[in-house]
Amino acid sequence: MALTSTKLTNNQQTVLDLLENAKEPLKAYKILFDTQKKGITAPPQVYRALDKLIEIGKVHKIESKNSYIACTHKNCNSSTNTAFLICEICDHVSELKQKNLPSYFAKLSDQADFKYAKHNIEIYGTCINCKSKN
Amino acid sequence: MALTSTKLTNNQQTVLDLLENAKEPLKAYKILFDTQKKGITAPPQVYRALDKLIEIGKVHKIESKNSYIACTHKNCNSSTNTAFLICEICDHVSELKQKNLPSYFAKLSDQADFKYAKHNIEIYGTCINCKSKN
DNA sequence: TAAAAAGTGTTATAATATAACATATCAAAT
DNA sequence: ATTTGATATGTTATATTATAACACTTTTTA
Repeated sequence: MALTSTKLTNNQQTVLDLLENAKEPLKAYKILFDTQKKGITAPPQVYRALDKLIEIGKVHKIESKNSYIACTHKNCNSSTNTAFLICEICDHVSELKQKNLPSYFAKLSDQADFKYAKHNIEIYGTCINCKSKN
Repeated sequence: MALTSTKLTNNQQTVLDLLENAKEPLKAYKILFDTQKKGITAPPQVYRALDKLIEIGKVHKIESKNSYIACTHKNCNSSTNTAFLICEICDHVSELKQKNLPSYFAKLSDQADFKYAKHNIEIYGTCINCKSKN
């Protein structure tokens, strides 16, 4: 049950492979469509694989876009401490890895009488590629 | 077109009234059900009202819960700078108003070559009520 | 190697959200 | 005051996102 070194099943690996090769976050039904050749033929297969991958931190959900993205941090294994930079022009998403965010928010939460457990941050703006095109 | 002092229509006011009196964020179809007596009878009426209320900053969407909440800040009129404390036990949501969050994230974004525009932060944990019950 | 846990394939359906269109209301500028 | 353009409405239909339920299989572990 360790978070590390979980061996993936076929469906899980298929979905993860697809996400890791994607330039942008993918929607569940896009994943379904793109993995039919690999034997994934119905929504529950996709959602189950995603659930597991999210649980072990290999995939994150971009809540505001109902989309899924592979974690870019090797062995980060975190599903509880995410921060994304989402380009409003090209939809590219990168992950901000700022080690002290949890303690920052724990402190802010504390000031509001709230016991911090985890966070999800979605930042919108313009990525460097799209910036330079203007 | 000013963000301030926009006069609300009947449907918008009906939806806002409901949200302002709710203890927790409400889902769209809950809003639909609860406003039928007021003449709101189909989903588009709810979503249109929500869209407008969000646009003028009177309502926020809790993305990870597909739920909607009235803004607790008088005349804050912001739909671009939100931070929520979400209780994992009772689902209560409060809004964190930390004036310097935009500049904090603008700075972090900048370090990642990303031009910050706006953000949405969802922090999960335990509210003071649920904390004290344990 | 039996039992428990996790995953699979499948069908059906629930939950969330938008398209499209004809009509109505409102705001403001002539 | 009246046209005009923008915004909102009511309505039907449908698209999109996600889960329930169940019989079965595979993997893990004690």
